[in-house]
Amino acid sequence: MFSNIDHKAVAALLHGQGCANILKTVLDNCKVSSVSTEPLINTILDSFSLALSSVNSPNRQPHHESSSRDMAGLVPQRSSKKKICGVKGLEIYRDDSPNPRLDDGFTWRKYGQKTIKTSLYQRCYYRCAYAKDQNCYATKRVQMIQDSPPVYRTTYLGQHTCKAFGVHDNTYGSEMINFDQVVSESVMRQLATIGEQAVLMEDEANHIMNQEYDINDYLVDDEVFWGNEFPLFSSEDLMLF
DNA sequence: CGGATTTGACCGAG
DNA sequence: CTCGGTCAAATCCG
Repeated sequence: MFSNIDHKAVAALLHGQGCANILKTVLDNCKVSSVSTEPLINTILDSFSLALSSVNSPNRQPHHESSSRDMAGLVPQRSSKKKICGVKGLEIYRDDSPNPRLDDGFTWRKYGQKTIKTSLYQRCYYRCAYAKDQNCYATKRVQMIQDSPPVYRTTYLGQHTCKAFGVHDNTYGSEMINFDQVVSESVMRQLATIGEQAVLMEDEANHIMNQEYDINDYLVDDEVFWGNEFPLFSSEDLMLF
């Protein structure tokens, strides 16, 4: 059996393999002109980086050794991401993480910060950087809920209507939230792994969605993956380090 | 200098 | 009135 680290490394490698297969399909279909392959390439590279990090440095967060890109979306930082509720078409997700997501696939702009009475720490308010350009009204709130060690709660609100996500492809830990699709988190996360095609071209997305079924053969089950990473916590618990 | 962040003021809900 | 969320001017930073 694999050790915890080996399991992660294998998962990362297999994930990279799956993305490489997608990339191959894209290239075979001559979609290069209309679909950016860069996210896929980056995902593949990140997967290898994660795998190497897992092997070389089992006690460290892999992204600390990432050579080039922000691996926040790739490293296993996920703790509990909950869909809290869905009201009037607005679905709210919460992510309690030891580190706030610096790169969750979207570009955010901070527009406020408040001290919350019920909390010792301030809450930061972010909205999509393309709020005006593309009438994207997605927002998120990040609040530290514990200082030492730091734990942040990120709450996503609203619906991303911009086409900005996927530029920084987020693989395992993807926080890509597609608010108006009723799909499982695992599907959404895998959808994020295939980059921006899913948003840019619906038909293409459907095509790749079908391919994802094949990718599932390669991907390690999400809960198993994260469960191994954080075996002590259920999905309902806060992630405390 | 332009874009991003900070921070006090303002507003609406309860 | 209190509190959370947003606005917008001031400030910071590359």
